[in-house]
Amino acid sequence: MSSILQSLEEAFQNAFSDLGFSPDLGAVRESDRPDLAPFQCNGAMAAAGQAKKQGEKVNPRDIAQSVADAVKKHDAVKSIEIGGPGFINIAPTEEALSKRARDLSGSEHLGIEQVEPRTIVVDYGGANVAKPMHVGHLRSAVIGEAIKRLYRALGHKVIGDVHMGDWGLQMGHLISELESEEPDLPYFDEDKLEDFPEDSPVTMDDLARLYPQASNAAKNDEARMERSRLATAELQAGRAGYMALLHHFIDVSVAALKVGYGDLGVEFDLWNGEACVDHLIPEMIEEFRRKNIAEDDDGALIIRVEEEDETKDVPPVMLLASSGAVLYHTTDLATLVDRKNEIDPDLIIYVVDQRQALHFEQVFRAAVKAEWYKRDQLYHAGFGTMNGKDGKPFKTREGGVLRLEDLLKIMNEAAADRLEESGIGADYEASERREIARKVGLAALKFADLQNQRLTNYVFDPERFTSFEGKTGPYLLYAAVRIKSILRRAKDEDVSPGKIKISDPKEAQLLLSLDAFGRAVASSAEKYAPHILCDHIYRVAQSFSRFYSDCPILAEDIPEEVKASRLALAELTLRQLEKGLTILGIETPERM
RNA sequence: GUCCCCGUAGCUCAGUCGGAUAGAGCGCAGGAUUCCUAAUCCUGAGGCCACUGGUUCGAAUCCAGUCGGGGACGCCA
Repeated sequence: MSSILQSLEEAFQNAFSDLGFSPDLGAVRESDRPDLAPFQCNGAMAAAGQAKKQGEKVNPRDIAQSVADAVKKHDAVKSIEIGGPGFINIAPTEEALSKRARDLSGSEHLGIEQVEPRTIVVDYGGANVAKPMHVGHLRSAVIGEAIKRLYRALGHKVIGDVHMGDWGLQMGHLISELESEEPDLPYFDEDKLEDFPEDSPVTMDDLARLYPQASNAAKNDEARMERSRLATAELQAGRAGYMALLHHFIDVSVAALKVGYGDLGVEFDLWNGEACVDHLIPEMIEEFRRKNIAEDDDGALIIRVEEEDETKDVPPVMLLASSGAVLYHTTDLATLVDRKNEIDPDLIIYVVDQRQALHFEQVFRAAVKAEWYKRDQLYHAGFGTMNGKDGKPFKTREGGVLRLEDLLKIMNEAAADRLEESGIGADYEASERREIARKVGLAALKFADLQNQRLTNYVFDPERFTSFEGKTGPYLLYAAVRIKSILRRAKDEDVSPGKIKISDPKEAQLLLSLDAFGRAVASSAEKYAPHILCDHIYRVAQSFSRFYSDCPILAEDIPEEVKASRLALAELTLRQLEKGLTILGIETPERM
């Protein structure tokens, strides 16, 4: 089942090919001039350019005319006209639109073309043990979740891994700080090797307090820093009490993180962290040495990854610090080994802050050098920071970071207020109102984040985030909810969806929007760019709203077959909207 | 110093493997509700696409340079 655009494109490619040109020139796209026709093909100008290079002088309009003549008889073509220097404008027939609508209606995937499945790991979330989630964690979670679902929608096997930061100096900070406060805990007895208490000596709140306390103290106190370093080294050397503590820290943190990510509607298949791959490090280092990839340098063990003829400086990968400690590069590489062993993925996508681009470039090069992966199996999908109005990373008025749960609360309350204003939810149960407010608030938050191109830093403006009009998550939900309402009413009135027949221009416009779903999903995934799908869903919602105001469905004077057709079109729209929203990680309420 | 990202309407952002008249939302000015949810729809005003030069029939888009903003650059993660 191919889209209208695809079937037109096929005809154009054949036409160009038959004229002796490259079939690529037959690319059809949505028109820049929708006032002229919905689709256009610009290949004639390029073809004339090609011919000119070979010494032939041809008028692009003549080529366009030949192509148009060849394509004219295609049964999806209603009109075909040549404009300007050789643009070919194409309008499809109502029959083609109607048929496409019925095809989409009957298809499980709603136009998303299923592909040869690959195994893909999406590494996102990246929360740290012992640190509460804040707005800085939002983008990775929201974008990563969308990318994961995008690839699943295409038919791939996708594994989401939270990849927690739970290894390294931060653990040394926590251990030594806890020792300062409670030196008598059994974990600090060097001779004790087993039988540590099962219950954690600390809560999440304790951890959230201990970490900044230690980190600040160490900043200005070299001796304090040395204690953290020592604790880190001993932990990594496997000291029993410290390992037991580490597992408490991780358990306590994971429980809290599961709640936090759950509130965001983000789910991971793997809750692995850096500590999980620690045991692979000695052998990995041995392999690097054996392959003559790693070398000693100034007491540290490094891998040089700069390439010849490179203008930029790429510093080496640091495998071991001169203290012998394991670093960020090391655990990331060990994670790559682990994934190779356990999953053997075709592709790994890292959804991590763009500021870490160089880090990933280094790690990827080392992994390629070791011949574990090909370069195109590893991709860093970086993203820009969420800034305040001053252009600096967002801070609260007090200057601190905004906790994620507080942000969610703000969104929730704004949505609840809006619901109350509208007066619509007055007769709903309190629990349903709460649930609606939750979904609307979360939709606003996620859509506001996802609709930006990944790499741009964007301004987080609480006022704009909590306005629910225009190009926002709630606008999309509103369109979906209106359809649900119509469907409920149609059921009451015993009207059933029937055969779709496109006749009104607004119906045609809506169908043309729906036709583009498969393309939007594919290119969104290919470019790791959820904002492309956001744009598509928004256009569908917009087309539906126009259709809604122009084309009554259940009004008395509407003929039965038109009712049935429009109802089916509305239902199809709802299915696509909900599918798209689900991919973006947005839930739709029944009413709002 | 080297490298990366960004600069488009008053504001927030799309558009960048070259195509016709550069789009959207907010805001602003006006209009639509005897009719399926007005969190909606319609109309309008608003642009040296940072700047300079180049390539091209054609440049917001490609190339070179300049300016401005953000960021990264061996023992934190």
